[in-house]
Amino acid sequence: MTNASLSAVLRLLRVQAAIETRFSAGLGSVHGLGLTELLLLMNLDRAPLRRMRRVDLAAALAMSQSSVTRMVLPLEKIGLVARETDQRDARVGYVVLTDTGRERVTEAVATLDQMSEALFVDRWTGDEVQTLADLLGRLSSPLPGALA
Amino acid sequence: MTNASLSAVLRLLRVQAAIETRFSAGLGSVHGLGLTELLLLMNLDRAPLRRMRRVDLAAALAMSQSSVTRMVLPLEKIGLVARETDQRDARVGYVVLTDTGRERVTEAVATLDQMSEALFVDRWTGDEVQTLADLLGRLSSPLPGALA
DNA sequence: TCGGCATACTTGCAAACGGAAGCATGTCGG
DNA sequence: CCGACATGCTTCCGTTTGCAAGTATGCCGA
Repeated sequence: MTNASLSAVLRLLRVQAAIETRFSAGLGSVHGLGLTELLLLMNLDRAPLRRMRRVDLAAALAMSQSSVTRMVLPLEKIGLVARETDQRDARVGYVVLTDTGRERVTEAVATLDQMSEALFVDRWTGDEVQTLADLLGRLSSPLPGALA
Repeated sequence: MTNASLSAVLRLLRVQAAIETRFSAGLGSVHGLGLTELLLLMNLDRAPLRRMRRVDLAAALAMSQSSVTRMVLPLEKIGLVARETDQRDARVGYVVLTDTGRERVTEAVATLDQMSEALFVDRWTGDEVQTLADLLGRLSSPLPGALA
């Protein structure tokens, strides 16, 4: 009643916590990927040349650079991403999605897709889901580096 | 275009990450409270007798019981909450909001309120914010234990 | 009544994270 | 040219978190 802004924020925080728990469990058991790892790979997949600098990845994921550095290590070891240097600037280290990585992303995104739709089955119309997506998009756009 | 559900989830995850970073910093510097700590105290504040069992707190916050146990310890040391036992069931340990705690919650919620509204200033109408709150509410209601 | 199961909480351990410091590299003004 | 600052990444350290095991207590059917 009093404050819709506060209410929206509180609900958003709560929904996210529940989604993260559920989705991480689902993705981990099926594809051996954490939710944040998948988000990272998804960002790479839609980037030009399927590669990104670590700084930009951090911004796109709204996380710290150090986390990106650490998260990439295991992904590199299992061959989903590779390291690439920039000829012009020796400071930057690109993270590139490998072909194997692309396959895994495609598979995992399918699962993510199904889990997402499962959240809205029953009691939701297509328009309502679309409205929610639009509103959240407007909320995220003023923030740095977005994904979808 | 293709899948509004997936898009909504992706955007929600991103918005939450940004909000958590920003709000935690704001709350921490002003009130010395983390965002999750404040959410815990807010739940207590609106509970009957301003007290809750740890299990219910965990469910309401969508986090594990062990996290609640540990998060309560510092809050107890600085006197914002107190420990209370149940006469009928020696297993349960209530977490009670103290008077000091109530004051801190009131102050911190005011800050949280301002930060929430700041997210929507410019480019948002009151109806749009309300719609977002409603949709998120429907998304969180099927999940266990909600707050606002 | 009592043995087994469920519930509430705590603790040990490992994983994930952010911030600050450190290092290498690039840029720019004098 | 070069000193000072900026940028990109990595590493160290402390914090937060979940899971699983452990403990204590309550419940219930044979």
